Amino acid sequence: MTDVRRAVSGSASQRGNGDTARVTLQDVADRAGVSLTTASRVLSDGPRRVGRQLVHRVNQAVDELGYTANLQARAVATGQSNMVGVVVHDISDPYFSSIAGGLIEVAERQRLLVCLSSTAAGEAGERQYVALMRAQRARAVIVIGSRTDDQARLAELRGEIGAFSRSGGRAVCIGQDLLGVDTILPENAAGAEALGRALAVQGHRRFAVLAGPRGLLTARDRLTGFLDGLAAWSVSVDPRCIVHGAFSRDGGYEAMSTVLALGRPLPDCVFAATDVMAVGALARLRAEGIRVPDDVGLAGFDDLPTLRDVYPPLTTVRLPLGQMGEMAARLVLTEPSADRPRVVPVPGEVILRDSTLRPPPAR
Amino acid sequence: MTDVRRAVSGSASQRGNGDTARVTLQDVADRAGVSLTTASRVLSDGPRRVGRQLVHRVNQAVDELGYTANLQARAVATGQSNMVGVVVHDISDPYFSSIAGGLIEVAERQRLLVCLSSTAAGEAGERQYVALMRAQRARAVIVIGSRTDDQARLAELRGEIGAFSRSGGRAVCIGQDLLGVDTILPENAAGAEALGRALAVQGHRRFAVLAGPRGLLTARDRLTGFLDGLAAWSVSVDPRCIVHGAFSRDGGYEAMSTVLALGRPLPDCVFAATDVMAVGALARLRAEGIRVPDDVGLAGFDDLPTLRDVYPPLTTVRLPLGQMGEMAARLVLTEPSADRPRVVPVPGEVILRDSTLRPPPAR
DNA sequence: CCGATTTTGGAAAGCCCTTTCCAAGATAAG
DNA sequence: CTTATCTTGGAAAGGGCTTTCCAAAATCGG
Repeated sequence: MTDVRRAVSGSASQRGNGDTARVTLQDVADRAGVSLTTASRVLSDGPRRVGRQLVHRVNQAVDELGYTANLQARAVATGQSNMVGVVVHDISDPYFSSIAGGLIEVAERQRLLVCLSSTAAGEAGERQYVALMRAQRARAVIVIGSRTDDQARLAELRGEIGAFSRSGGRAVCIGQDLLGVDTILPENAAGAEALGRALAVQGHRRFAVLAGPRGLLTARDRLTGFLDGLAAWSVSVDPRCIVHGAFSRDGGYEAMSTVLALGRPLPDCVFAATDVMAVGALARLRAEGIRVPDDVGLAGFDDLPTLRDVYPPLTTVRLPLGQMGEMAARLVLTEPSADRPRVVPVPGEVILRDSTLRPPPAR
Repeated sequence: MTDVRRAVSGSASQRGNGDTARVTLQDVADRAGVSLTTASRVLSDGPRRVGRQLVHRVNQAVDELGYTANLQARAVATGQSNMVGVVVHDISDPYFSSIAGGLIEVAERQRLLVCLSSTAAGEAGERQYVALMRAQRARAVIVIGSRTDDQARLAELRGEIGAFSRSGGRAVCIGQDLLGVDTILPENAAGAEALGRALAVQGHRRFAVLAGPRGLLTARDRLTGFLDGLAAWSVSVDPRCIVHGAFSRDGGYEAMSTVLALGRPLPDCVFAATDVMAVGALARLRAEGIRVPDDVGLAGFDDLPTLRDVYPPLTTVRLPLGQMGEMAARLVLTEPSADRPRVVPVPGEVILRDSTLRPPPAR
């Protein structure tokens, strides 16, 4: 009966050069005149050695047939996969693509297969993807991006990640340390606080904040951190000048509009929770003929490489995005510590540039 | 003997809530008191129906055990996978991440598993990845990015893609139509030509071109297209003013430096082969105190969303990046035409903005 | 109430590999 | 020339799922 199978497969591969489909290891073994076992040993070169003769014959058969091992089958047989799932909110957002870049570079060097999901924010989509990764028996999953304040969803996501871990997968997070797994933790609050202080030192006093979406913890961390930083200099912010909006160019544009609608006088300085928002705000200000930094200062957060050349150069808080991705990849590759998840804090570095330069005390 | 297996698996899952690992369909079947077959039928709900009773019992068992089907095993059994591989040159480059964004959005909606490789350009890396996808028995592979003039590598890549196709996978390309597969073809030459004409119409006469890497066909297409467009107005470009450089911010910066080193007079207008290069060039010009567009005009190509707000707004050629990704994804999902590969040309739209505004004829 | 259909459940063969476990040949030691 | 020790190749039992093929049970018309 096995013969039947051989015959079938064999004939399939003998359809000639027109059809490389479905060449199996058995075909290779037949062609080389060795047993399936031997062929397997040659290809997955384990500890057992096979005689030179046969090795050569097998390799030759492989070439002639254009055989490629079926990695899925191998994964099933060995119970190991080398797939790692990566979840980001939006891959076309430079924040995430920068992180993904570093991540993928390291992962590929380690011969990991990176699968990417770009699930418009929300723990629901993330949960689904983690579930998918569990079904794929992925080796690891890396969840990137801010958590929200939706406790129920968070619990679900944690549950799914728990199941994933229990089934033998590694989980790593880049963002708030809320998932109970190894985490690369950007210090949003501390970075924003430092920025707040720095701006206060520069002499700014009246601030507006374009704060990102309500409920998004990264937005919240940056806002409260910023306010704390200002508070250290006894500067407070008019609540009406704290405007929420999407973490996007348009979000920044609109939030800036809202601030402008508050009327004069303009704030001394506007803090946008991300560089991307800052760029939107900048566009809005320009449309109004308001000069930066002469009429109003503007600061962002992230220091996206793509936006380092906007004019005027943006004051911001630098996050080593690419490196954070690399770190996450490495975390996946090293053994988890037995007791508790590792948390790697990543400090942000305040970078003062022209966009917040105080106008000369002329007036 | 089957009993042995059952017993083993069973005990595994009975390790209790501490270990969800390795719950197999057999475990579910046992727990529900049905046969493996029935359990399978319930879960993969094919055409055959199972009685309400048993369906319920099985689902209950699934929940209790926290079972998730092993998709790898399923793929092996059915011979079908829903993985699609995507190869880009650099995912952190907004050009690629924009395309990937559109692509992933459509693909995920179709429940495809997207695997991404960010192989610093070069057909070699691409070939490897296509080979990997063949080994994974991926459903499709999408190769994104410019081809080079390296004939040997190209042939190898074609060969690999051929093998992939023959083994039943679909292949799609975004870039030059050189792979013999369905292709989304950005009309680089035509777009650049139109841009050249438009700039000539605006009155620019002395040009410099920051042309991207030698050997990269997209760079070449854009250059020759641009020159053709100028030629239509009998404008020619001093060969020394055609400078090659990487498709990157720094590449643009350096290329611009080279142009500046040529000494005065400055060209009327500089064409950078990509927006990203244009931004680098802009930074270089600014560093020199040269104003755009007053002292020199500057145009890019791509119209990257991320860079729409640079100042001054860049004249460029818009490519619907996101849509191109979507189209590629859809091409993967539709049946290939039997006779010859489909080629979908994507025209670029010239967008004139301030960066190439001719200074008033004041002088 | 009986033969003819239609459900519905299960045994077993496959999918394509890997990995014991065994046995036969080759080599070393005595 | 034995006996003990490696090498080296193969049969067969998995790994976790799908699916064909059968048979038992349930439904139906007359």
